[in-house]
Amino acid sequence: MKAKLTAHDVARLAQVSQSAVSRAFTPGASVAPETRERIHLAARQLGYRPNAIARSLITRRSRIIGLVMSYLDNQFYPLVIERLSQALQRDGYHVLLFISETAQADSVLTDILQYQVDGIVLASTTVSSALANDCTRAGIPVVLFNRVAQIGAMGRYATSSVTSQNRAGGRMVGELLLRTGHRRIAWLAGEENASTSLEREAGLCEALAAAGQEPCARAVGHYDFEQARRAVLALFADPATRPDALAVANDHMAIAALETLRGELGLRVPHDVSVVGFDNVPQAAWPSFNLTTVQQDVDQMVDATRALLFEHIGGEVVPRSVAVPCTLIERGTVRARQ
Amino acid sequence: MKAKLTAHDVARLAQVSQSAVSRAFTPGASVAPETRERIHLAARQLGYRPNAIARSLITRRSRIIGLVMSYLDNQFYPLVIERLSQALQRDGYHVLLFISETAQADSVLTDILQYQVDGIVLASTTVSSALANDCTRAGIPVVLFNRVAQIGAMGRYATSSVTSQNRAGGRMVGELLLRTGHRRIAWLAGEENASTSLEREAGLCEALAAAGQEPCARAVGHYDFEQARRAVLALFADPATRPDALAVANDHMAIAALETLRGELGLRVPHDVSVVGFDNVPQAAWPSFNLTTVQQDVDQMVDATRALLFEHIGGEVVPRSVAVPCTLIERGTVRARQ
DNA sequence: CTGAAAGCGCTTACAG
DNA sequence: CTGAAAGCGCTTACAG
Repeated sequence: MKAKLTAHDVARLAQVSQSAVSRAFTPGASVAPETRERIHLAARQLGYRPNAIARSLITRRSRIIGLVMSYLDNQFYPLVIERLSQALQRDGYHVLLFISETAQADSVLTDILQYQVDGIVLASTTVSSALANDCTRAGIPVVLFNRVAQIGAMGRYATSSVTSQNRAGGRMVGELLLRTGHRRIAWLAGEENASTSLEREAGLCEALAAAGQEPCARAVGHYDFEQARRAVLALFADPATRPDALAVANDHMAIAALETLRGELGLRVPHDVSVVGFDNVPQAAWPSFNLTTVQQDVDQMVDATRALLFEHIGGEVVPRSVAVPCTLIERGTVRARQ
Repeated sequence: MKAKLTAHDVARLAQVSQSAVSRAFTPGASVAPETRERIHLAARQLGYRPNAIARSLITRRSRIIGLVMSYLDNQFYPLVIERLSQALQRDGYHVLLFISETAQADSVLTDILQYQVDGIVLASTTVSSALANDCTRAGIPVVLFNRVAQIGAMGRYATSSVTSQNRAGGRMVGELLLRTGHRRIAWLAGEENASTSLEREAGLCEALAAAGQEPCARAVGHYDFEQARRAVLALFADPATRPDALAVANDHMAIAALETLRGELGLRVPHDVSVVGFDNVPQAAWPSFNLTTVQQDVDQMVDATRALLFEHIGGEVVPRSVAVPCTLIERGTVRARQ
């Protein structure tokens, strides 16, 4: 392994000062065009590239964004990683990825802060709001993705967030199910205290209430395939009280529900039960599922996230929450009015 | 945003030198236990955390690993991201994620090198081998994940890699299909020049050759759902020459094949055609697919990757390739001998 | 437009 | 065990 090249080496070859080399690699710095050319030539000859670490130290900007996620089973999150990291790359930023189980939230925080990231995106339903508060307190911009800040009793640090209009989405689901004549609508929740799940449920209930109804049953699937399966089994255990529609907090669990309903309970979807998901992950469109769902607009959510991030990096301190519209995607898992 | 805290601030409060503060945060450095205690106390009071950027600059170790991926549609890759980043976190490393379309491979390289990553994992079938060579030449350790170095004519830089025993896996598929009495076996390839796809195909052909057979047809799906669909349509266009088994380069395309065969061609799997995939992604186990496939052992692959990475970071320069055993997972998409 | 110089926040020989 | 000092590789006023 050869010794590391520095700006000095280039300066020597190009017969300029080290400062000039630095300027030649700083967009907008004042260098004579021909000097810059000569320096770039020398750099290319040597294979020199500025050291981003040293630059970060002095500019106090790392151009790194920390992205915290918990689990990637749900295909919605790989999608987010993909779009967000590509967008951020175009902006000249990079993403440092942290996959954290709930437990290690604190060590994750310490890590992130040590790396002097310019901002953090928290796209993990399970990471505590305390984590977000700590970062805000440490002066580093945080934006919550696909969840909303808990307005806790003690630490009243609000945090910026971007979500879909989950309540409106939930309402769409309720209205669709009502419109198609369903009378016994059950709700399969994600996590009991996840804002996303809660909001969607609230929207559903709102729509039902407007028609003088309410969900006939409710279970919790913890955003997990296997736990969703068991929740469905419980919900449909008694044929006498069987729901005629199941609204699910996300597609990942909706697909688990579909599999369980058809494969284990021998029910036909949508003939015997209708199922609606939320997210519109790629698999929802696969013919085997053909899942009616509410689409979250990932690109718009990513754009909003970047905007918020840059706003805060630029010095804005008051948090802002943006909720992106979502769209009902009608496919084949809801029966038509009979 | 408050001014950044430094070791000096802590030193002042704890009444020691800045060097002592540094030592208190360096495992194994020589500090009196009570001094260390006092310093940690002061640090906690102030909310001080060492600046990893400054540390990296002087130690010339960033403890960052660059992870380069291309697309995450295939659920195998989110799995890899998850396992690899968690393992690396436990090792005290962090991952800087680069999602690159084929085209931008060069800009990715420049970016990565500027960030002084300690190593790079290239888990992207589409990134050119030239990229890997450039890194190796720049003196930064690279390990290829799920692919193997092209031994090019010009730049003869070999690169370390970890893969499954793809050829053996391909052979398992061939033997299974032969054993169950299939006579017209078609191959659906991934990318024409992807080592992974090529090796699996070679294994399949080897098994068939041992029985005096060869694949009856072949098509390319480019690891893409839609292109796999079209390839299947072409492969099964003529009922007279219809294959009785389809071996597919990965599960992602195998599921596309299943959907197309059943949904569009009205064929029953495995009654009319058998299908075998490769990877054992989570969806392969879903009841709707119940896909017979070859499992790649992600955990073992991740462990091998770490081992190789640390070996090279530690100074080892001769590249090494490790191939992890894979396992046939028999489920429901291959008909039993009739 | 260009160079000399200070400094970003650490680690690490070197003395004591 | 501890402190003073040099230095990691840059950026950026400040003069000229």
